[in-house]
Amino acid sequence: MPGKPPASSSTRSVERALALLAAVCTGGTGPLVELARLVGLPVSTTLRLLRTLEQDQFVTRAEVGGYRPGPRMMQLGAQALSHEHLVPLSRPALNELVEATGESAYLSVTGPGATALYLAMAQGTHSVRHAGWVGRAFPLAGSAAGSVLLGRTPDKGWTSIASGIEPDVTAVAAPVTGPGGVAAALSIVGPTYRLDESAIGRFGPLLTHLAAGLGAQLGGDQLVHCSEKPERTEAMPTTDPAHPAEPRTMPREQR
Amino acid sequence: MPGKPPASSSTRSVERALALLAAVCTGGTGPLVELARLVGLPVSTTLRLLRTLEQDQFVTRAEVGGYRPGPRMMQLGAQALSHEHLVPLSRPALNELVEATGESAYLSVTGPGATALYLAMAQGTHSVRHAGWVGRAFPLAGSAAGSVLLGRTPDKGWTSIASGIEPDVTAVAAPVTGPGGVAAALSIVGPTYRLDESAIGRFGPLLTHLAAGLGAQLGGDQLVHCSEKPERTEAMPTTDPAHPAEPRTMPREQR
DNA sequence: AGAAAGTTTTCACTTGATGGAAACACCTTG
DNA sequence: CAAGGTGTTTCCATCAAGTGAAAACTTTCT
Repeated sequence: MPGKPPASSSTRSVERALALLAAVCTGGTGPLVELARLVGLPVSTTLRLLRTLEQDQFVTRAEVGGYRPGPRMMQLGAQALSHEHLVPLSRPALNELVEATGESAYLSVTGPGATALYLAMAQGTHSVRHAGWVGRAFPLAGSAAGSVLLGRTPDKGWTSIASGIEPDVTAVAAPVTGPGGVAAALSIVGPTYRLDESAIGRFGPLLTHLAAGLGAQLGGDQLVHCSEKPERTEAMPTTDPAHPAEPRTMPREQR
Repeated sequence: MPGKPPASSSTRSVERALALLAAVCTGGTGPLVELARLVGLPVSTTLRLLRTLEQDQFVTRAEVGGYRPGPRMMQLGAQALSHEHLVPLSRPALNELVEATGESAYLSVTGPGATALYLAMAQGTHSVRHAGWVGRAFPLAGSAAGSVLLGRTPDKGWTSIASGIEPDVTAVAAPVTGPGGVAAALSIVGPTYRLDESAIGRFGPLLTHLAAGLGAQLGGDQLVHCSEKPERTEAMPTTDPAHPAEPRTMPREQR
């Protein structure tokens, strides 16, 4: 996480607009006055800023329900995520974790502020399972994934936290180590009554193994030389727009 | 697409910042002067605006490579996409299309301006296949998906365009009709030498059938009453943060 | 070492952003 | 139906926030 830029070299109106954008995208959808209250701005200022966001389609406004995220946000968000090529790479590991453990599996990276962020997930197979979602932020402190993202992984290669941030939930996590250090965390999360010491002891090494496999694909493990990038899966963004895949003998046109 | 807000009720500095954000997210990653040239702003202005974006982690700046999308963009983008619950719903249909046709399959919605946007996709199984990606925008005009999104679906329920926007590529599309009309387009795209009249004639009705199934799940077909929402798949955003899924007997805490 | 290119800072200037208040529109209740 | 409450939009005097040219600084390349 690079140092913060100096606070004085900022632009207030942009800050305010970004705060509004964040509010709309994180569930604060609704009428104008509600958003103004949420963000703490005068209504006329809020309207003007939301108008600007709407003009460029970062938000849209419906007669019923008010403001919500616009197509531009989806486009740019998807393209930003596509820069994180870890997402498709993690798909097989996430699926395997669910198959082996039955619990919900997550790929997390460091998020805004002191948070971590789910970038990809696979739902557990049990009726009673942990329900997170892609894009969700959670505290680095006190979470298993947060711990490994902060570089606090014990020598055994994985860590677990029982009833940490929330009661009755246990998480097991292992770091995905890239060339620059810990790039992401691979974790499973489930109810504590299922993820007891015995289960944790079994799943921990599996997590470490799969995380290491992911890290190896990032070029993180110099002892294992990857001769070629693996084939992209069909999950989330398949091609990095900044570095499109080979045209595969045909022009890159779409319908 | 609602009417544009009045141009005079906008905020220039916000517009500029959003243009920079879009430039960074759509591949315009690089050093400061390059972004300034790209967007057509003075360097010092560009620096200040990018500093603001960086402060709130919409972009990050590396010593090598310059600016790129930040974690905030990924979080909000993912959450904005999660509002589009069509994405997970479309997963089975996309997979079935690939299985039946071997071609790349896409779910598209209306995007910014006169564009459409890939919201989800499944890659074709052939070595020579169409290569699009989630988040990619393409013109409504001249594309099969664009046609059906614009409401121009023939009575047969599907449409196709051969060598339209690009040579040697053919697309077949059918509309996903929701309560408010055409909500999305389901399409397959592949090389014209494979998608000839015969193949198109076979795949068109399949597309219409699957698109109708999707539309029915949106409550679009009032003749088919859905008694319950289908189970969410494990693809992209599984839970709408604004309307989280039932806690499934456990607190919604994450690691 | 010098030139070129990228980055950051400075500050006089002005205009763009602001927000309170009024006007307008819609909904609910007695 | 009228009054009250709430949400939305417009207006405009004000000033401070945003600007951008230029200088200073740093890094890279030949």
